[in-house]
Amino acid sequence: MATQTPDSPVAASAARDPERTRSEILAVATHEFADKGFAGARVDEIAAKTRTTKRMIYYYFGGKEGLYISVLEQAYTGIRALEQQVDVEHLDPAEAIRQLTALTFDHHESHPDFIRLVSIENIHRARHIARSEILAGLANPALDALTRILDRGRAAGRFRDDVDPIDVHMMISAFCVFRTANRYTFNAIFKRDMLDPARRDHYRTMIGDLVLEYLTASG
Amino acid sequence: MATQTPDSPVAASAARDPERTRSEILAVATHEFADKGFAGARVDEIAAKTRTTKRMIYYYFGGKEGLYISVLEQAYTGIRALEQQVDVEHLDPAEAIRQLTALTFDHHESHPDFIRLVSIENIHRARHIARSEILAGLANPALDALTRILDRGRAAGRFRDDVDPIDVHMMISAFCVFRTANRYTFNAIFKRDMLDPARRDHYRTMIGDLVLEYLTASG
DNA sequence: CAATGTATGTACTAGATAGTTAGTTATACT
DNA sequence: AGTATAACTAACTATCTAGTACATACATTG
Repeated sequence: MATQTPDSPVAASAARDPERTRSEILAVATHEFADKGFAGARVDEIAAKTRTTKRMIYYYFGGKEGLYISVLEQAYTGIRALEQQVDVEHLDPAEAIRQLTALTFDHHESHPDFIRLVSIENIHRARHIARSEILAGLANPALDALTRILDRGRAAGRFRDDVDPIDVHMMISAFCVFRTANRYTFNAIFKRDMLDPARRDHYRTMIGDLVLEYLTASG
Repeated sequence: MATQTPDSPVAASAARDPERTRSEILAVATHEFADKGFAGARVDEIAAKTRTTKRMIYYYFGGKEGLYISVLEQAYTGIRALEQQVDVEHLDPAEAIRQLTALTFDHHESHPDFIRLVSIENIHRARHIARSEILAGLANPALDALTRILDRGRAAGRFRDDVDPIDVHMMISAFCVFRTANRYTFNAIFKRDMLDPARRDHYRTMIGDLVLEYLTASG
């Protein structure tokens, strides 16, 4: 009785839910590609981990590469939506930099799959990102925020004036990405887990100090 | 006449040169793995690009994974040999930091294959490095040099004293690795090639400033 | 120079893998 | 109710790929 009421309005549930099918494939694929890379991931395995079949991957995404590109698109846009929430406009410039840095730090730490996808896409020389219309012109809200903060800091004579927003963003990213992306080889060689919770605050402060000392130096 | 003199002492040349066969396979494999990752690289293609056959890969390296591990071992030990050449002992500590930073910068820039192999190995969670006896206890000479420099700088009251050599090494690596490893996605999104020769000096100075400002700050 | 092990090449195979064919079932619309 | 279409399934296939069996040439050494 409780099985399949055809007219039940919400509980079309299990069968026939294109939205769910699509998003479930994407979610599983995100994890699989992040875990094993594009060549290492297996279409059959992705399908097996969903409640649908391989055919649906081809139905919705065209193929392995189409699926991978969709994964990248979703990951990047999801991240950007999160970054939109930066609200550091009315803070003291130095404090704003500190918060933006901490935000990037937290963000990268809590999205290892995204960091891994970025690494993987760099191995592919960003070939797929280039092919995606969505990702081609994807601005970075964190960069906009940063630009305004730097302008204010410079106007107030607090920051050095030979500073470029993209460069500052690069410094912050470099540190935060390295900590997550190179965790394993770094630990293998230096016997130090950069993601050890005991060292989290230390590194979180460190990257803030690093950037601020540079910005407030004479230049 | 010039073909195959069996007693010619050096020119056993083309045929029968195990040393050359082995090293040629390694060289080609290094490039292929760095280019396409472990799963993406093809044993047949590696073999085709050497003057020998696939059979020799299995003869000398046991299999694809054995070959990959050998590639990592060779790459890491080659790099370490280069790092040994750091001679910054008798310099002013600040100047020594600058030189060490520049050395890392130059090094990473001129060894993209190595950087790619490191990225790839991180995707594999350093599984293969862990399995290699050679790489397990591979110290980092750059780190030793750094430790002594920091000690001297601290003793002279020039560097902050809450500083840890591994952390400083991490800062330097983060920047230099990021610049090479994330070149493609960074360029795709920010339209800036971090390896543009026109910006090389700028970044080379920047990482030196960054580290030194941090080290000489109050702490 | 015989013999023994090292080095090398050719041809093959079993299994994996991306992608497809040919359909069936549910749902929305008229 | 009838029908068009979107969503879905199961089974199949061509090809690729890591790895191997087998045969053989070369070199070293007693």
